[in-house]
Order: sequence, then structure tokens, then C-alpha cells
Amino acid sequence: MQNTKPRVSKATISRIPLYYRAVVQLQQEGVARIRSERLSEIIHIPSATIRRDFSSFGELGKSGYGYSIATLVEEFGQLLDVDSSEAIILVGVGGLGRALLMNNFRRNPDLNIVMAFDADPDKVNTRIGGIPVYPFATLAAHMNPNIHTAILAVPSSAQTGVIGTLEAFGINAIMTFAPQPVACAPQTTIRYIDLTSELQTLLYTAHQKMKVR
Amino acid sequence: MQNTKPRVSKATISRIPLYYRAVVQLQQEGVARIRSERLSEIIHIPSATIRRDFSSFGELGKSGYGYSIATLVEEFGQLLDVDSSEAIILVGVGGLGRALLMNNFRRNPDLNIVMAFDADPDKVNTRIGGIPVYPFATLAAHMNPNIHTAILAVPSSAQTGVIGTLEAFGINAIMTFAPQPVACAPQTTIRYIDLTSELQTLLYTAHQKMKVR
DNA sequence: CTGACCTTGTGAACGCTTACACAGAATTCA
DNA sequence: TGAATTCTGTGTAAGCGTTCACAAGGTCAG
Ligand SMILES: NC(=O)c1ccc[n+]([C@@H]2O[C@H](COP(=O)([O-])OP(=O)(O)OC[C@H]3O[C@@H](n4cnc5c(N)ncnc54)[C@H](O)[C@@H]3O)[C@@H](O)[C@H]2O)c1
Ligand SMILES: NC(=O)c1ccc[n+]([C@@H]2O[C@H](COP(=O)([O-])OP(=O)(O)OC[C@H]3O[C@@H](n4cnc5c(N)ncnc54)[C@H](O)[C@@H]3O)[C@@H](O)[C@H]2O)c1
Repeated sequence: MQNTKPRVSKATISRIPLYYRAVVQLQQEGVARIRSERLSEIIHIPSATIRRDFSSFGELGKSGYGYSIATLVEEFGQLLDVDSSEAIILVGVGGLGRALLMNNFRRNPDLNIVMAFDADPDKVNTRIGGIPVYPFATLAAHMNPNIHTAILAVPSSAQTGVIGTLEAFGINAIMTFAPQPVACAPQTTIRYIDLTSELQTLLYTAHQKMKVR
Repeated sequence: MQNTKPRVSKATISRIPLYYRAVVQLQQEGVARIRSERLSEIIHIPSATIRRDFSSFGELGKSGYGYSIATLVEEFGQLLDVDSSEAIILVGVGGLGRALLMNNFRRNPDLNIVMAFDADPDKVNTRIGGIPVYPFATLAAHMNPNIHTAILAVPSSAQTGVIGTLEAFGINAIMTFAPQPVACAPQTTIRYIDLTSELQTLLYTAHQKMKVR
């Protein structure tokens, strides 16, 4: 029995992180206000889209003035829940997993990989970037019910099994680099980062562009 | 003055790599034919979408039969130009760059990182995963006019400069992991892989799902 | 305080993408 | 061969997202 239920579109949601990053950056530069037209130049999103997106969260701006950076930082920060730190686990400490551990979303203090797991005995019981790496078989012993998020960097062939196990331990948000599609439980959200597809699509698009000219 | 110009939508293009991977996999398993409904179960794309997509490349299937795997592999392979090997350079051999070099899209023989560059003297004049790493300053000496594609894994702050240099040497397709938006030449296509945004969007979506139930 | 100026928020049009549903074409099997 | 069955390709409609364009409302200088 709340208010008018102003649904936020998927497309808008996927842009919130970009808006948040931009306004935080501007705030650090000491900028106090911005208009949609100027923000458009910075992040390369049409100003009409920006205004439409912003308005779906309420009337954030002021006519003839623009938007207050502080308001935007506050609003998007709340939407992304940056005040409560998100504990994330990583599974698969190969090349990619190692890179993620070393970086650990350093710029975003709310995003934290807190531990990692691997099936390979040679890779476990050590620390990478300060984060402990445990045997995947000991997942049960290290998991705790406050952790709902995992990043996967395991081979495609291992993915289905790993996701099944993680779901059993309460994980319901997964970002994975293995493109193997997995049927998951309804409460689980999976985001595939498919680097090969991204590259192939890029190449196809670039080639098309060449042909046209 | 060609034929009917059957335009292929962006959404369809981004799915070609998925289709290609699936049909190659099926071919390796010895499958000879498939119907849209079955393929839908495998890759989790609605069968109507699959049929619509496929039909935009001509009449690939047969009523009452389905699609011949061999035809699909051939068709998508041609679209993605898998027969002519793509020479790619990598710039930025940090954690992520190293992981990319070690992997080098092993499963896709047409995608090849042929050399890498870094600005840090400690990281150059060596080989990683068999691929030579050169000083970024020597780009001119190593570039050749058959290379049009680059993958970037440099810090955001370095990105604009690096892209400018690459464009000057004929690069027109770039996949980058630094989210810093860059204004590029019109013939250049840039694809941003923004891991932080992907993760934040995932978390937002997953949190929403929790609230609803 | 006033008026010129500026910028938002949004109705409406548009274009792209997905989804439905089925006619017709090809297959399969007896 | 013929009839029942299968499955594509696509007309059509619905849904979603973007873009245009401007009225309404707030700003700000003087
Ligand atoms: N690195 C790239 O350039 C690249 C490109 C495209 C796709 N990918 C995909 O990303 C994923 C990770 O890539 P990578 O280069 O880090 O691979 P990698 O082989 O270097 O690392 C995989 C890690 O997963 C571990 N592992 C295997 N099975 C496991 C299990 N059941 N439980 C826990 N850990 C397990 C292995 O011990 C290894 O440490 C792969 O699926 C790969 O296909 C990577
Ligand atoms: N690793 C992650 O988990 C992660 C997550 C999100 C975003 N990213 C982004 O991906 C990019 C790469 O990440 P990383 O973890 O590999 O970073 P990194 O710091 O490990 O590596 C960056 C590399 O780029 C090199 N470099 C710096 N300036 C250069 C220049 N002008 N020319 C050539 N090389 C230069 C550095 O010497 C270094 O080797 C960064 O932009 C980072 O923000 C990484």
C-alpha cells in the first residue's frame, strides 16, 4: 500500500552504475550542480534519456537550475545500497580469478570479495591480494548466511555443478565468466560476462562499418 | 545495387556468437539436425526469437525437419568470419591483461592476441603465454597494417591517451575494461566491458527480486 | 521585485525487439 | 503413395525504450 509504484525499466537500471560513478567523480572534483546536457557530454548518454531516467526516481532536479550533485550522489548511492557493504565470494582462482582478487573493486568500498575457493589443491590455503583462498570442498565450513553473492571464474565444464552447490548454501546472485548457460532456481539471478561473444560482436560490428563506407 | 538489403538487427547480431558456439558444440557431439524448440532449451532464448533471427540470414531451415547443424555452422562461421584469423593486440599487461594472454581465446582459433604492450619497464620484453610483451613506446615499430583490433586493460586514467595513439596506428575496433568514456573517431568501434557496473546491476536486480517475494 | 532566461519533466511519436499464432511447406511412416 | 505429423517463416500485435519538442516552473541579474 505504498505510493504510485513508478516502475524502473531494465535499461534504466543498467545505467544507474554509470550515473553513480559520474556524479561521485564530479563531487570529488568539487562540482555542485550539473545539467542534463552537460552530463550527457561526459557519459555519452543522450540528455533526454538522462532526464527520463532521473525522473523515474522522483523529481530530482530543478527547472532552470539542473541537478544538485549531492542529491544525485545520495539518491543513486541509496539505490545501489553503497552504505551496506556487500560480502562476495569468488570461486575459481585461475588467471581471471586472480586478477579480480588483486583488484577487488578497490574503487568501490562497498563491494568486497571476502574469500575465494578453488578445487585445485595447489592453489588453496594461501592469500591473494590479502584475501584467503580455501579448498572448494570446505565451502560449508566457511560460508555464512550473510553472503548471497558469488563471482565465478571456473571452466565452463565445472559451472553447472558449482552453481548448484552455491545455491544450496544460500547464494542467489552470481556473476560468471563461463558462458555455459545454466538452469538455476527462480530466486537466483545470474549475470553472464561472455568475453568471447563480446569480442566477436565487436568484430562483426566493426567489419560491417568498414563495408558501408 | 545489391539485393533486398535484409537488415540484421543489433539484438540479433549480439546473439550470433551464442548461436555459433552452440551449433559448433552440437556438431562436435555428432548432432546433425536441430529444431528451434530444442535449441531454445539449450541456450535459453525463446524459439520464436531463434527462428526470427535465423530467418534474417535467409531460409536456413526446412519445415517439418528443423535446421541442419552443418548449415548453421557454415552460415554463422561465415558471418563471424572465423576462417580468416583476426590478429589482435593487447595493451596493459596487469592482472587482467595477463589472464587474457594466458587464455588467448584458446577455444576460438580465429581469435589471436599476437602481441602485447605495457608502459611499465618491469613488465616488458618477455613472453606471457607465448605472446611477446613490448614497451608501449615501441608500438610503431611492431604495428602492421593488418592489425585493426585491440583489447585494453589499462587504468582508466591512461585510456584516453592510449586510444588516441592506437587510432593513429589504424586500430578501429577496441574492447576495453576501463569504463572511462572516450570520444573516438567515427570509424572506431569501442566496446566497454564494465565489470563494476555489471556487478552493481546484478546486485540491484537480485535485491529487487528479494523485496518482491 | 521583475522580467529574461534557462532547464526540467513529460506527452506523444517513433523505432526496435519480442511474442503470438498459424498457413503452408516438407517430412515421415505405413 | 497418401495422410498425418512436424516445424519453419512470417503477418500481426504488443511491449519496451528512445527521442522530440515544449509547457511549466524555477533561476538569477539588475
Ligand atoms: N581468461 C580469459 O581470457 C577468458 C576469456 C573468455 C572466457 N573465459 C572464461 O572465464 C573462466 C575463467 O577463466 P580463467 O582464464 O581464469 O581460467 P583458468 O583455467 O585459469 O582458471 C580456472 C580455475 O578454476 C578452478 N576450478 C576448476 N574446477 C573447479 C571447481 N569445480 N570448483 C572450484 N574451482 C575450480 C581451477 O583450479 C582454476 O584455478 C573460464 O570459464 C573461461 O572460459 C576466460
Ligand atoms: N581486475 C579487476 O577486477 C577489474 C575490475 C573492474 C575494472 N577493472 C579495470 O580493468 C583495467 C585493468 O585492470 P587490472 O586489474 O589489470 O589493472 P592493473 O593495474 O593490474 O594493470 C594495468 C596495467 O596497465 C599498464 N599501463 C598503465 N598505463 C599504461 C599506458 N599508458 N600504456 C600501456 N600500459 C599501461 C600498467 O603498467 C599495468 O601493467 C583497469 O582499468 C581496471 O579499472 C579491473
